[in-house]
Amino acid sequence: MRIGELSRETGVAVPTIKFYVREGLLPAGRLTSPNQASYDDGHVRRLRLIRGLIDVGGLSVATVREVLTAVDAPGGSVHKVLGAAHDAITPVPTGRPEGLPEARRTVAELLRRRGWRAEADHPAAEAMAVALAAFQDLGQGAFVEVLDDYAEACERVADADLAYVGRHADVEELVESVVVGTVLGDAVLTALRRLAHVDRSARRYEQHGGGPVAGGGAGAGVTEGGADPS
Amino acid sequence: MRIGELSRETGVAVPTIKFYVREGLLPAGRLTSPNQASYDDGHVRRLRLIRGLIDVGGLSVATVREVLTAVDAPGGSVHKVLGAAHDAITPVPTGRPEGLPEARRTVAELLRRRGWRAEADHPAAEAMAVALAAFQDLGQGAFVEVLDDYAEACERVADADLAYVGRHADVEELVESVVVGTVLGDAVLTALRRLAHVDRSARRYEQHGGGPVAGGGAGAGVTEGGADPS
DNA sequence: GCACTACGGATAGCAGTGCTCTCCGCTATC
DNA sequence: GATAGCGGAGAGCACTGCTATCCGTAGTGC
Repeated sequence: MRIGELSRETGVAVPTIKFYVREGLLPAGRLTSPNQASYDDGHVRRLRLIRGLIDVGGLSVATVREVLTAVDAPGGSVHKVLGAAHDAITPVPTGRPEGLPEARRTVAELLRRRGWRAEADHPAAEAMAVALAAFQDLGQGAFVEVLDDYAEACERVADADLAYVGRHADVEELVESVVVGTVLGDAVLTALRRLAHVDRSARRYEQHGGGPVAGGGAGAGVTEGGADPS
Repeated sequence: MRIGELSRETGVAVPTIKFYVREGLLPAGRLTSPNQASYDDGHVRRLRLIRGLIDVGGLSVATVREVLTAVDAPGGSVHKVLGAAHDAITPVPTGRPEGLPEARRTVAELLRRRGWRAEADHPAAEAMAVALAAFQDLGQGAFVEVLDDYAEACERVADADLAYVGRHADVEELVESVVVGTVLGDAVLTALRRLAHVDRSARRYEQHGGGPVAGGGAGAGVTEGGADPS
C-alpha cells in the first residue's frame, strides 16, 4: 500500500506519517521507484503502536523513539528487554527536592525489606525517591506509612503482568506486549485507582447511598445533592 | 516577606512566581504600598504545591489551575472534594480508538462485577475504556484477563489512601492531602510497579542471580512518621 | 537627602514540541 | 495527455512554560 492508504487505515494524517518517518519512529516505505514507496502491515502495526504510546500513554515523540529502538534491538532475555523498555520509559525526574537523600534511603530500605531484586539506583527508584521527597516537602511525610500497602499491591500487579507477558511465544510479540503492557498498563492502573477511590470514598463518607450506580449520573463523583462545583 | 525571599525560600525564580500569579495559580501578595506587596507562609506552601504538581505529577499549568480551584472551593464532603479533584486531574482522552464502545462495556461490567459505586461515565472510566480499546487495537486484547488482578490491587491501594487521607482533622489539610495523594501517589505507584516488574522478571528469567541487590542498603535511619517539614 | 538595589506590573520574546503547509519534480492511472 | 497522488525537504505555526526587559516607585544604608 502507499502512504494514502496507510493514512486511511490508521487515521493518521499523511504529513504526520511523513513526520514520524523523518523523526525515525517509523521506517520509510520500500522504494518501488525513485519517488514511490510501498508500506505493509508492519507499518500499520507500528503506526498504531506509536499512536497508542503517544495518545494513551502520553509519551513524547523522543521517548517513543527510544522505546522503539529498544523494541527493535535484537532482544536478549525478557529481563533485559523489560529493563531497556523501563530505561526508555521512566522519565528522568526534573526537580531537586530538599529531602532527596533521605527519600533515597527510604526507597532502598523498602527494597531491602521486601527483598526485591532491584537496584537502588534504578531510574524508577530515583523517580520514586523524588516523589517521596516531594511528599515530605509538602508536609505529607506520613505517606511513607502506606508504602507497604502500595508495594504489596504492585507485587500482585507485577505477577499478573509477568504471567500475561510470559504467554507470548513469539519474541517480537512478547517484546511489544512488554512495552504496551508497561505504558498502557500505567494508564489502566491509574484509572482503576481513581475508580476505586470513588467507590471507597462513597462507602466511607456516603453511608446512605444504595448499591452500585453503574451508568447513572453526570460526570463527577458527586451523587449527592448540595454544593455543585461550578 | 517580599517576592525575593519567597523565591529564595522555594527555589522558584522571581519571574516564574510572577508568571504563576498572572496565570492565577498563586494569589497576589497583599499590597502594602501601590507597588510593594508582602507574601506569607501560605504563599510558600501554595508555591511548593504548585511545583510538586508540575514537576513530579507532570500536570500542566492549566490543569494545576483547575486543581487549585477545586482545592480552594469551600469544601463539602471528602467524597465531593475527591470527585472535584478527579475531574480536574483526569485527562480527557484524545484518541478515538475503534473498539471504544466495547471497551466501555468491559469497564461497566468490571464495575458491576466488583460492586464499585462508581458511575460508568466517570472520566476515569472513560480514560480506562480508551486505554483498553488501545490494547485491543494493538492486538493485546487478552489484557482484559488481568483486569481483576489490577482491580484487587487498586482496592488495596484505595483503602490505604482513604485511611491515610481520613486521619487529617483539619479540612484544608485534608483537601490538600487528597490532591497530593492522588497526583503524587500516581507517580509513586507507577514507580513501584516498575520496581516490582524488575524483581519479578529477575526471579522468573534470571534463575542464577543471588538474593536482593539493594545497593545502598546501609540507610537504617528511615524516619517513620516523619511529619516534620525540613 | 542621595545613591542603589529590589520591587510590582506589564509587555515582549524565546526555546521546545508536535505537527502542518508548501513546494518540487515525478509517477501511476484513467 | 490530463489529473491526482506521491516522496522528500524545508519552512511555518500554534501552543506551552517560562524568561527578559522596561518603567516608575519603594525601601535601605550612608
